[in-house]
Amino acid sequence: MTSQGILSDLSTSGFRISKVRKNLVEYLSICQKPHSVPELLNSFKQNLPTLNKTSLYRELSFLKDQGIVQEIEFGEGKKRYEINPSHHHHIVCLKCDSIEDVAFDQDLSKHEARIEKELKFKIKAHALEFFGICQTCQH
Amino acid sequence: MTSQGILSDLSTSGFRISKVRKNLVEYLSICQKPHSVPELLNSFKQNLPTLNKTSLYRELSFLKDQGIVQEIEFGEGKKRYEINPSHHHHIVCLKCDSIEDVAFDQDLSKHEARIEKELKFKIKAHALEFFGICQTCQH
DNA sequence: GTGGTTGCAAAAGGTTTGCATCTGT
DNA sequence: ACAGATGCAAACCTTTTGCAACCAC
Repeated sequence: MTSQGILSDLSTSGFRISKVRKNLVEYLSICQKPHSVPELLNSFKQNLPTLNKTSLYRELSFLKDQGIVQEIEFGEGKKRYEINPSHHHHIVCLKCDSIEDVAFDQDLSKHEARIEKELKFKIKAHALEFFGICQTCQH
Repeated sequence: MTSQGILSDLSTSGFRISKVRKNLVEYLSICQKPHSVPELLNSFKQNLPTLNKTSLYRELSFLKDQGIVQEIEFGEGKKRYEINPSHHHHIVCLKCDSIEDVAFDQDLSKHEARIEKELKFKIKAHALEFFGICQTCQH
């Protein structure tokens, strides 16, 4: 879904399209990688100079409740936010903390079905992360 | 490897077997689930009443550097520590944050080989987490 | 106009650092 | 005896909360 689609859906549902909300949805839609709040604050320095971390946390929490963004962590001691995948397949460099998406075509849904049955869990999402050393950091 | 094995290996390598180190390795070996520092502090209240969080963080960092424990996060805003798996397969309840191990017999190593080749990454570990609602929280 | 949104200050957790004291070998 | 381990206080970083001012509808 495009950022315009997300925003008009929110509007239809009766939610306001505030400046922060609009900018955040558009930014996250373009940069598909997961971003931390400190990173986002820095990225918005030009467009929204007065933007406060509190507003960012609250807006991200709102978008998460709406199912628009998802939270993910990579062992850095802070959360990252990303638009709307129901699953995550990432690879993280243990040295420089850079993150890339991983193509992982294999379907995990049959495993989800088995696990739901075995553990009586209702599964909503999954995350698969690989950890290693990226090409740059190998030298 | 048993906690005794781990400790004698450390001793052979010239590292001291301090009271905190010994207790921590033994405790983590018995309780296989990943524990947070606040949890560990609480668990050691009886055995090590003067144990400080700083010592715990430093000891966990040491054990991590030695490849004896691994760090993992579940989106709670804090890290968890666990003895020595080269991979993690967990399921997390989104409501009560309870964590269970997941049997996932499928071998991911062939995928690791492919990803190493495609992305020029040297992969060291991986984590697969499922998120959902546990049996208790469904009621 | 009104209720949701924002910014600011402060607080709350988890984690790290500096430093003096203690302890395992 | 000495290097490493420990405890304490303070600092640091991310995240949350309270409250007054603001803005989208």
